[in-house]
Amino acid sequence: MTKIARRTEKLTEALRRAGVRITRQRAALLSVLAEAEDHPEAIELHRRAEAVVPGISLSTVYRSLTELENQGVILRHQFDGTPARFEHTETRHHDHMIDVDTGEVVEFASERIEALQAEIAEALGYEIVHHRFELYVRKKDGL
Amino acid sequence: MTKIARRTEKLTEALRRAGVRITRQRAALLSVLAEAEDHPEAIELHRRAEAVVPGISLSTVYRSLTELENQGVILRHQFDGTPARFEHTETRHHDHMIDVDTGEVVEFASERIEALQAEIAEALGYEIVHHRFELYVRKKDGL
DNA sequence: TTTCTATTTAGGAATGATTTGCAACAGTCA
DNA sequence: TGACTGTTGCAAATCATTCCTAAATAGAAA
Repeated sequence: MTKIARRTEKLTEALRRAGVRITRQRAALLSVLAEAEDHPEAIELHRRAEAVVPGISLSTVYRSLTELENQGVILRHQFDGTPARFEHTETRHHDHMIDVDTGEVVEFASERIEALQAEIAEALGYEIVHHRFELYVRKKDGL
Repeated sequence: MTKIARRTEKLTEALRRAGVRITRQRAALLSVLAEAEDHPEAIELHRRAEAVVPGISLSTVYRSLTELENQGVILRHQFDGTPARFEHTETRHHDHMIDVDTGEVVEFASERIEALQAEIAEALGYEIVHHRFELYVRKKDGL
């Protein structure tokens, strides 16, 4: 069993456990998301899903993405001035750097950042529900 | 001279120096932005600007906001699932906490966060153009 | 398996924020 | 004071996303 098949299975299982119907179109989306190495937007996911379920509609993709997000199996990222991008949650937590010249998205993780933000919220009497931490960057020198 | 008048003047001066024409509508927007204590969205800014220049159009507000942003005298914040919000740059840098229950925006600053992100970008061979750091939070206990 | 029914889907129309095209208008500088 | 350009107001266009409705279907029960 490949890594992607296993990942798809885990996502599917989580939904089934939550009582969410696994339709052909949702299964397709899950597998497309499971094998995505990038951070695709809805239209691109629709394009990829059509290869599995021809005729799947864009509204279904959007509806399903919202459902999957509510179930916590995917994350929606709203980077500056671009359509939302999605990724499954079968990875450990990370934040993103966006290359402003190329649009390329690089993932990174920092425990110190995580600790620091918890500390900041705490100091002001709040608890963190979620956060967004994005670095808009440019390659040094070369370019 | 009031703090707000001084602030308005500084913003205006920055634009004039950059060769940007100060029209009635831009002047109105600048003063509205200078006296805003909150983080208003475009429609709200339009509403407030109309008190100064009746008949100013919403497109002009949007066009001007884009221009002011390009000139670096205001910042545009795109918080989750809401229209863009704006604030002038006559304050020192800070990030934002958004109360997910009330929508209230709280500002905070952390030098350690700033230092940390520069370090992270550096380590990966990038330089930071700008960043977004938003904590979506909820008041602890009492509510 | 087949039936039954609450969900889900396809497709298109609707929405909301923001941008754009264009003719009338207004800063600015000679 | 022109004249030259940039700017405005208005309406129409765009873009991403959501909503509506009748027709299709997943999955539980028989």
